[in-house]
Amino acid sequence: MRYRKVPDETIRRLPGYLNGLLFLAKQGRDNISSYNLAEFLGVNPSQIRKDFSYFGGFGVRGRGYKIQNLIKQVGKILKLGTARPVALVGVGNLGSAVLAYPGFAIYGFELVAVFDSDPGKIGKTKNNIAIEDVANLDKLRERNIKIAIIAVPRPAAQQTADALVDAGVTGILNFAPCYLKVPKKVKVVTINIATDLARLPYYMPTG
Amino acid sequence: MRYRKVPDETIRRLPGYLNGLLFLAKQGRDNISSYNLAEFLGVNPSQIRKDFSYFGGFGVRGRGYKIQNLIKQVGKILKLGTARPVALVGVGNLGSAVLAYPGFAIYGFELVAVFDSDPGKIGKTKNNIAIEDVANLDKLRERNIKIAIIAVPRPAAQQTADALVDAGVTGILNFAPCYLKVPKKVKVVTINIATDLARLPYYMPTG
DNA sequence: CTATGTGAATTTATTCACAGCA
DNA sequence: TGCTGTGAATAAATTCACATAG
Repeated sequence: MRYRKVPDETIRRLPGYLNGLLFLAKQGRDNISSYNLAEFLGVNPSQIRKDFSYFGGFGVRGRGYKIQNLIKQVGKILKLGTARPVALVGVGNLGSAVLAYPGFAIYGFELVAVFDSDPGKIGKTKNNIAIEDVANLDKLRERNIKIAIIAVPRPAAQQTADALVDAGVTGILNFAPCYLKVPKKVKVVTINIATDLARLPYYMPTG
Repeated sequence: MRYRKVPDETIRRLPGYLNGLLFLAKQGRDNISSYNLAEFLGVNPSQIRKDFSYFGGFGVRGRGYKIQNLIKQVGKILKLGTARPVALVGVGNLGSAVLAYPGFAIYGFELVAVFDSDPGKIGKTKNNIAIEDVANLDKLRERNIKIAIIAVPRPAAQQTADALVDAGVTGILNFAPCYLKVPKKVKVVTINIATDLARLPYYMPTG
C-alpha cells in the first residue's frame, strides 16, 4: 500500500494483539481470521485488518492469518525481537508487585536492575535481584539499559526521570501520578491506577 | 452552550485534571489559567477549555479558574461526590499492591472488601481487611458495592467478571491480560502493564 | 466461496483563532 | 488587557463496502 503515517492508536493496540496471538498459539491454533481474532480481543474486525495494512498486510485472502507469522511480524514492528533489559526504580508496594510481575517476559523484557533510595532496602535481594542505591542510576548507561519503570512517590518522580534521561534511558513506564517533563526523544507512558478507576462512576447507572 | 455529546476522551482526561487540581490546591494555590494548568499537566490549553466547555465552562474571562470550584465541578461530573466502596478480587502480588495503594482515596474510593480463592489466604487479614472466600462474591449486592477490581490470573478472569456482574457490579477495573465479555451496561477499564511497556521500543531510537 | 486489503465515507477528536466578557 | 468559551477548520481514527486474490 501507499505510504501513510501509522496512527499512534494502531501502535497502542498492537501489543494487545500480540498478547492474544501468543495465547492462541499456545492453545495450539495456527490460523485465524480477522473476525475471530476481533471477537477474541473485543475489537472491530476491520480495525485489525486496517492496523495490519499499515505494514503491508500479513494475511491471505480467503484464508485469514497464520498466527505464527503474525506474531513474528508484530514483534518486528514493535521492535521486540531481542531480549530487552529493563530497570525498576522504587521498591515500595507497587514496585515490588512490578518486580514480581510475570507478564513482561512474553514481550522479551527482563527486569535486570532495581534501585531504591531507602538505606534499609539497598543491598537486600528481592526476586533474585540486588537492590541498588538510586544514586547510582548513572550506571544504567554502561549496562546499556534503555528502558526504566518509575515506581517512586510523586515528590521523587521528576528527579528520577531526570536522572534516568541523564543515564541514557529513552523509554519510561511511569507509575507516579504526575506529568513528567522529558526531552522529545524520550517516550513516556504513564499508568495511573486511580485515574483509571475514577472513570468508572461516570459510566455507571446511578441508583 | 448547545448540547453536544461529551467525548470519551474528555472523560478519560478529567480524573487527571482533578488529580492535578487537588495537588495544586494542597500547595495553597487558588486560581489558575488554562495555560498554567496545561503546562502543569502536559496538555494543550485549548483542550482544557474545550473539555470544561462541554459542561458549560467553569472559568471567568480574563481571570482563569477558581481551583476549588473546578475541583467541585469535576468531581460532580465524574460522580465522585460521595464515598464509594470498592471490592478487590485476588490478593496476589498485584492485588496486594492495589490493596496498599494510597491513591484511590482522593477520588473518594474506599477498598472495603477483599476476596481470594486460596484457602491459605481466606480468613487472614491484610491492611485491616479480612480476606473473604471468592465463592461469596454474591454478598456484594447486599453491601451495595458496585465497583470491583479484578487482580486474578487470566484463567480466572472471565468467571470472576461473570460473578461480579451477577452480584450487581457495574464498574470493573481489570488487571488480567485479557478481554472481558460483559453486558453493555457494565463498564470495564483494563490496565495491562506489560502491553503499556511493550509500546515503548517502537518509539525509541534504535542503536 | 471466503476473508483480506484498502479507498472512501463517516465519525470523533484536536487545534485554531477570535469575539466577548471581566 | 487577559483569558475564557466556542464556532470553524483541521486532523486523526474508525467503519463501511467492495474489488480482488486464493
